[in-house]
Amino acid sequence: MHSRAIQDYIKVIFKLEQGAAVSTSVIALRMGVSQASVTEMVKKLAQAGLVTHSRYQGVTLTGSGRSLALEMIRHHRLIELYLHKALGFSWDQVDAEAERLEHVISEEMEAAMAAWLNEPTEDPHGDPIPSKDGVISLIRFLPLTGILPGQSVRIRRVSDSDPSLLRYLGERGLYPHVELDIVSQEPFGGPLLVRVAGVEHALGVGVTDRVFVELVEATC
Amino acid sequence: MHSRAIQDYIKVIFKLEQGAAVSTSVIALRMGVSQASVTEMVKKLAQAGLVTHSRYQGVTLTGSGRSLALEMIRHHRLIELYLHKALGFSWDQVDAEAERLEHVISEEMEAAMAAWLNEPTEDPHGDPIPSKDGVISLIRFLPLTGILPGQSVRIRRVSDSDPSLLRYLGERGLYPHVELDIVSQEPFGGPLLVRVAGVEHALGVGVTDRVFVELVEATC
DNA sequence: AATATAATTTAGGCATACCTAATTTTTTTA
DNA sequence: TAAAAAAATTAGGTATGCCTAAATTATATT
Repeated sequence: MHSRAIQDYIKVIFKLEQGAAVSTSVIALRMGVSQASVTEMVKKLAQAGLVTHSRYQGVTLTGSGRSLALEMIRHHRLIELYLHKALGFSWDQVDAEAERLEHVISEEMEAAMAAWLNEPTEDPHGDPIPSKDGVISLIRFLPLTGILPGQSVRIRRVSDSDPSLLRYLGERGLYPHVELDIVSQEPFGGPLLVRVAGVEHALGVGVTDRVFVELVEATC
Repeated sequence: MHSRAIQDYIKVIFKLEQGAAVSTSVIALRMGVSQASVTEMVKKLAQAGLVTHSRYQGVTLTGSGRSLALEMIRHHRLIELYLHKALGFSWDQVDAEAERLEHVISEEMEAAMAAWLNEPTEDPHGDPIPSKDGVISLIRFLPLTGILPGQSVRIRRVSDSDPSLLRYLGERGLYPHVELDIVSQEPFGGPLLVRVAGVEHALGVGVTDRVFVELVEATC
């Protein structure tokens, strides 16, 4: 079994990898550790066959590295959804709890939660839950920033990195699968006016950059 | 926050402490580590104010050591019961899972599980669950070994240390709160014959030593 | 193309939690 | 009570995962 530190590194590398190799400095930034620590750990990851690495050239996950990452992400997102649905956690609380639990749950617990949740494919923030055999939806949704007035959209995903943003959105009913009408866009970096269930909200760019949507066909 | 190792040592010391101080060799045996490791760790525990220790004289928990032990035991037993009731784990599976989860759950998760379970006081094996403020039932039940034929008893607690024993008991419906009639005791270390729901079972001493009961008033 | 800057790696340390082997202290027994 | 046995501790080591400071390699600038 890989250590908790290894699991965390692999998860971070997976999330940073977009086709290209990931630099050690970016990993250091995301992990909150020194670059020297990353260099050292990357050697261990390469030794364990989880990444490929040549000096000064960045890191790429191998097949087994990718599998491990997807397993951890499946754990994390299943736990988030389970805590929300079964134990009444609010969606801004689930990430921190899942971060610790994901490293210790057994296959049996994973299976029991997945069964209780009816084999779900999406966590409370709209992020896809990989299947047991490592298949994950890679659909990219549009940032709410940039959607034009007059259009109708459906929220599909929300950044889960800031609990206070999640509380802000929750108080306004802005959850995945909720539909919005874009009313107007104030100029000079001003807010986006949206209407949800007849109520208007003025959303700053710090919000609209972190909310991802799909377009809805106009209902004539 | 105390390390996982510290939490494990404190829990073991709590369970070994019966009025008297606990020797480092007994701790070593139960933890599965060398005596030297225990001596070293005991110094750390004393430094942290969790135990008192004078060289060659064994270890005693302090007030805060006892509190920590009870908190971990509460976590462990709540998790066991939750896994059993909410996720359908069998009672021989819950201990191993709880052993890892007990170190990482938050106060919120503890509270949510306790609320879902309606503030329970007993885990699936009949062990008492300490309250949030550290109150624990210390009732001692009688080993089934030694109960005389003709008597009726109620199972109240079963040793949770051996999953195969738990499966054996489960297959025969021998759970806490189930009532038994003691039919006979075969001599020369022979089995104890008991009747449960009209069915007779012959239980060896390896079973009866690990099942604890209370006497039931004969229903005339 | 040479140099300045930035990224990466190496070197040397630290804390935790474990180990074995040797020593010290306590307890038991002859 | 003195020697033998058992228990506990100390001494010195290991692996993991982190650190800072120094050196190396790659990239950008003039």
